[in-house]
Amino acid sequence: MFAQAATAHAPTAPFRGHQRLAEARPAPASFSPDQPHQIAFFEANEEVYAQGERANALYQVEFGAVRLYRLLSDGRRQISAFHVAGEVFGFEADGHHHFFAEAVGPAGIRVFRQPANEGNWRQTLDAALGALVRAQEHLLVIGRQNAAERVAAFLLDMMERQDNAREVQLPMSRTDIGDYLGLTIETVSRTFSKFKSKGLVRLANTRTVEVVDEAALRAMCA
Amino acid sequence: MFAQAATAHAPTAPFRGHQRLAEARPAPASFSPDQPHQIAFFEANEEVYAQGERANALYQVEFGAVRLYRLLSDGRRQISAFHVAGEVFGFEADGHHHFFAEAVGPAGIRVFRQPANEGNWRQTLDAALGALVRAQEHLLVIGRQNAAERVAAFLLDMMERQDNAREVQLPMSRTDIGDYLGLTIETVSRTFSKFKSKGLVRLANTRTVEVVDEAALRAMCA
DNA sequence: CGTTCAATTGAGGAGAGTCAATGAAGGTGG
DNA sequence: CCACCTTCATTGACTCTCCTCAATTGAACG
Repeated sequence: MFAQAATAHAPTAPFRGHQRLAEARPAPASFSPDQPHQIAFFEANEEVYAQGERANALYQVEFGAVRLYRLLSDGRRQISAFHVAGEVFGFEADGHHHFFAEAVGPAGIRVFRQPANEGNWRQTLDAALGALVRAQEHLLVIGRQNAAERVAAFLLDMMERQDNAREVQLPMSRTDIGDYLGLTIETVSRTFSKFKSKGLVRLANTRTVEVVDEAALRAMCA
Repeated sequence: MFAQAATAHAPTAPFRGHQRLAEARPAPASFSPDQPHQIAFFEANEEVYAQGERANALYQVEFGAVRLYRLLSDGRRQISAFHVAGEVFGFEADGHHHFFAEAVGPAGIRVFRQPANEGNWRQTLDAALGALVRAQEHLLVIGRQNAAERVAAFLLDMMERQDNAREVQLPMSRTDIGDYLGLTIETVSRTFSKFKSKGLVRLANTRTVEVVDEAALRAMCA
C-alpha cells in the first residue's frame, strides 16, 4: 500500500506485574509534587501504560528512555515523543491515555499517583505546555522537512538533551527513529550513511554518533 | 529542493491596531475565567500574535477560525492546528509564543489577559491537554498516512467540529489545508477530485463539502 | 466584461518506499 | 572458545506516490 510505511507493530505483550517497585528517593527539582510516590523499573520494550487505559498517574523518567506512540489498525506506528531522564509524561485528557508508553531500554520511572491539584498545577501545566510545544514543533519537521533535514533535526535534538556532548548516545533502534521521524528504517540508515560519507558525523557504533560538523547539521534544518 | 514543498509564506504584514475592541459579553461555558476580558475582531489573514512575541493572554474563538503555524526559513509552512468557535488557543511555554496565529477569515476572538491562576488552572490545563492530544494525533496522520487518508481524516475532523452535519463548511483555502496536512495544494485538490469521482463526497462549491459516504471515509483512516 | 486570484488538471521527475540480499553484533550452548 | 542462531543495520535495485512546473478553468468583483 506504500502509505508512509512504518514497520508493523503489535503492542508488546503486557508485562505488568514484572516490574519491581522501590522505595522513593527525594524527587528531582524539576518535578516534585507533595505526595507519596515510588520508582518502577521496566525492562526493554516493557509497557508503561496502554492506549485506552484509565489514567491515574504522572510519570517521570529517572534513567533510560521512554517512547510514546500510537498505532494504525494495519500496524503502522508513529512515535510522538521520546522521553529521557528528568522528563515528565503520561498526561491524559478525559481520564484516559490516548497513547502507548513503553520503555525503550531498561528504564527507571518515578510514578506520581496523585493527579494535578491545587499544590502542583503550575508544575503540571508547565510540563504539559512544554510537551505541547515539542509536539507542534515536531509537526513542522514531519510535515515539511525531507529525510536529511529530519534526521539532522533529530540528532541535534538528541545532542541538546545530552548536554551538547559531541558523542551522542542513541538509546533507540533505527526502527524507532524511523517511526519517530515518519521514515522507514532503510531511509534512516541511508541518511546516516550519507552524513557519514560527507563527514558530518562519525558512527562509533550503531548507537553512538559523533557529531563532527554541527554547523552543517544546523544549517540543514534552517 | 523537493523537500515536502509547501507554498512559500511570509508572515502577513502586521495589522495590529486595526482590530476594534468590543465590550465583553458573558463568556461561554467552555472557558470563563473570572476576569475582565474583551472581544477583538480580526479580518481575514490578520495576525493575532507572532512567533517570539511575549505571551500575556489566552484567546477563545468566538466566531470564524484561526490557524496556528510555524515557518521554515525558506518559507515552508506547517499549520499545526485550526481553531474554530469555542476553542481556546495561545498557550505558551517560557512566556513566549512559539507559533504564529492568524485569522483564517473574519473572526471574533475573546481575549483573556490574565494568565493561569489558582482560580482557572483546571480549565487552562484541560484546554492545554486537549491541544496536546490533538497535536500528537495529528502527528500520526502526517507521519504515517498517505494523501487520501490525510484528507479523509481532515474532512471527518471538520465534520465532527460542525455537529456532524453532512454539509461541511471549510473556512480555509486549499493552501491552508495542504499546509495543515503536509501536502501541496495540487495533491489536496486531486484528492478531493478523486473522492468526488468515487462518490464519497460532493462539492457544492470550493468551500462546501457534502459527505456522501462517511463510512468509506472512516474506513480509510483506520 | 475584463481582471485577479484560487482551484483544477496534466505531464514528467525526484524522493522515499518496497523488496531482497548481505553484513555486523550479541547471546546461547556445546 | 567457537559455532550457530537471531536480530538489527546496511546497501542495492526497482517502484510508486507525491512534488514540480505549467496550462486551464472557475469564481468573485469592480
